[in-house]
Amino acid sequence: MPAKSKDTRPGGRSARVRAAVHRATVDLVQEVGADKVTLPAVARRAGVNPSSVYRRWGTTSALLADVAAQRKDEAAPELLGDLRADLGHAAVWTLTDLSRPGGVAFFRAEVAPDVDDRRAGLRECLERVSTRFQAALEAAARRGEETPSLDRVLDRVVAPLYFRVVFSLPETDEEYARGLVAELCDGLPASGQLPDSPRTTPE
Amino acid sequence: MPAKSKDTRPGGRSARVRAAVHRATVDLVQEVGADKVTLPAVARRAGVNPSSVYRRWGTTSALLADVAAQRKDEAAPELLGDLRADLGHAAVWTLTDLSRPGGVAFFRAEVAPDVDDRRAGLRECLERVSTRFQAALEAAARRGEETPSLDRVLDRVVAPLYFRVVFSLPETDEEYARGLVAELCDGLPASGQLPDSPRTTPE
DNA sequence: GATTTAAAGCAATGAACTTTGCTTTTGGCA
DNA sequence: TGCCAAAAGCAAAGTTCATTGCTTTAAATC
Repeated sequence: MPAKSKDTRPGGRSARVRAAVHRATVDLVQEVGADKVTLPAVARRAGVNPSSVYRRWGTTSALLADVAAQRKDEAAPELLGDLRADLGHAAVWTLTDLSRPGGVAFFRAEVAPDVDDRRAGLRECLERVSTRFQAALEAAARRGEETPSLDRVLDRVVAPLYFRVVFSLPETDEEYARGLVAELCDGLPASGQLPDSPRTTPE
Repeated sequence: MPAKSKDTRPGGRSARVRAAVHRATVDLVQEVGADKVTLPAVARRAGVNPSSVYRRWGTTSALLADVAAQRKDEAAPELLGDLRADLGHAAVWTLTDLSRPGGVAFFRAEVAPDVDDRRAGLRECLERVSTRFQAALEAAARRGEETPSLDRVLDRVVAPLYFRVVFSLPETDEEYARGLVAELCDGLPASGQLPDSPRTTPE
């Protein structure tokens, strides 16, 4: 709700151009990598005049951030009423989001747009990720269950996923994501056995 | 030891140029951000002819990776003979490395040099980080102690550090790094209390 | 010291990327 | 329907990046 990007004239051609540019951006990021995406290239691909792109977005970072930001308005997670299941769900969602072609690229784009927006981009991106987990935690808390802090979830679940995707570590899959959650939850009450802890060595 | 960058003519002017370019690179990364560093800019800053820079490094990614790679040949960690202390040492070192100006940028540069070298860059970078921890683990293993796997160290210590630095989460300091190690080690033998687990919420 | 030659400097060139003033289209609204 | 202004298109500059052939400097070796 805060900044609604006061777009006068949201319909018609304007919207078409916006959509075409967004699509072209996603495509190009997948094809050549976010580093090599340029505004003229996007414009060509979208069948739009470069100056239009420059006037609206200005820089590739801004464009990438815009595209990334829009993606967040997608599925709302339905909560199952079981903390472990809900966290697992969020973890898998996060992993999927990061793993898809260009996923990390968009993640990074949100993190590193122009210096001014950098802080804002960081926070927004983190919040996006956090939201899913926060919802699960709050629901559990409302049920009176003992829950880990969000911070703990970030350290124990999100950070490893992010790290493993960035470094393309093998076997970073759904099972692994759920395993991280399980391990976190098992450590909650008192102790608990470590469920067949992670495997894989870097090589 | 593997690739020693077969430099014929490592001394004199050549070395001076190399040093000047490296210094200029570090400076520029800090000042304008790694995204906006260009070879001509580096050359100007270094007082060197652009073509020299192009001929030697070719691309900014290569240059950044080279600068980053050189940084790794610094302190060798002396092992104290105590797993927790050694891992803590490595964790703090990692945190320091990431936290210094441009730290994350250089880290990324190693991870994402030009697409071809990507895989190689990934592995090398990961190995660089891993080495410190691996040494501590192996020393402990030789003493017959029970040790976590390297993989586990990556998930529980390195990943959170990396994540928190990238997102500029507050209170990501030495104490925190040591806390991660402590928590990992405490979970080792059987159970163990969680040492006043992590604090801080994203906001 | 003289020789060799790797690497730096120079300069011209081409190819993007950006920017900008102006014109044209067209969505929003009375 | 007709007005108005926002946004798109067009085109011409202006910048900056990147490449390359040639010349000059100065390490390294004998």
